[in-house]
Amino acid sequence: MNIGEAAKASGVSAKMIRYYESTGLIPTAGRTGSGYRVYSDTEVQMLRFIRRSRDLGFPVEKIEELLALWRDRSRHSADVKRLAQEQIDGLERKINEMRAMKETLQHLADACCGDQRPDCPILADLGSGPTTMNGDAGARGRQRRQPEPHRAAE
Amino acid sequence: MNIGEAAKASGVSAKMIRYYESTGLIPTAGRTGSGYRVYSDTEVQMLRFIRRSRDLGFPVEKIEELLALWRDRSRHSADVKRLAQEQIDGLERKINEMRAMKETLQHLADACCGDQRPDCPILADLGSGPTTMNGDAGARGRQRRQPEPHRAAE
DNA sequence: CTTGACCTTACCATCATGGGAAGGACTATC
DNA sequence: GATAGTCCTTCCCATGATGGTAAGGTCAAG
Repeated sequence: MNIGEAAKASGVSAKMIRYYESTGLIPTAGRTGSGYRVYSDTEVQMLRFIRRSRDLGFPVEKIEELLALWRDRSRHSADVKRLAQEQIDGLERKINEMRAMKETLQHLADACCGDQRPDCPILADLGSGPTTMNGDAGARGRQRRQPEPHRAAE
Repeated sequence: MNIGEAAKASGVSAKMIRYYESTGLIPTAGRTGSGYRVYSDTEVQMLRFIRRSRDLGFPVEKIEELLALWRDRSRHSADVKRLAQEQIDGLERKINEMRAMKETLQHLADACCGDQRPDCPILADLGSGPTTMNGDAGARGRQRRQPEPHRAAE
């Protein structure tokens, strides 16, 4: 099977198949006399595995681990489950971040009348301090650098 | 104010301030005789605007539009609201994608006993076809390609 | 004058993916 | 056998926003 056919069969683009090979995620494919890459069913199955893992959001780095477990017939399913759980947790974290953004924006947008007038709480918020904070604006003073005796946080 | 102070005051790293300048998101800063960039309160305020917009997930491209509206005293708040709504919708879309991934993974992980045995529904799922597809594998024969009577594109 | 903190530019890396160019390989058709 | 068309090959570039590093100039204080 040529790379194009393997791509169609696996859902991974030819470009990415070559890339995965170059990074060592998949072993170097066999070649015909003229240099064309050749793929077997087994290799296509591995590509499908990769594709599916990507669809679930796994970074290639993690897919490397998943593939290793996949091939390892004496694996512990606990290791697989751990990887999955980490991925779930990562997704959860990102979802929460985005939900927070969305909610903030939603509040702002709800408060914006959205007509021809220029007054806009969205811009007002963006233009104000971080998180509608204190009037600390006065602190960004004129002089260049205070001695700054100690600075724990940042 | 030096770039380092502007960075601290705005929450945007010096690196990013230079980057934003290079891409034209912000105007070229003034310079001292020796070439140091100088920032006024107004410019720091703009940087804070950018920072806050980034925190809400706006891509720099959209921030350009937001900044333009911010500066335009005859803007229509409807335009701002539209940008915000687009951002909300984009966030919503990504959240849904990730939620779908997470749920799929959660189902798989729930079905995985996670012990020392190798049997694992997670790997089983990843290793199977895309949503348990056809056994089309037989089609990848030796011949290169069917006539494929017509294909407009490309 | 030395030290150290700061600034400058310029380049490289990320992460996964696509685009394109230049050229070889293969198949079908004339 | 020549030609056309589609495939393959490698190599380079771009993305988006950010960080890192290196080599060198500047500034303030000791």
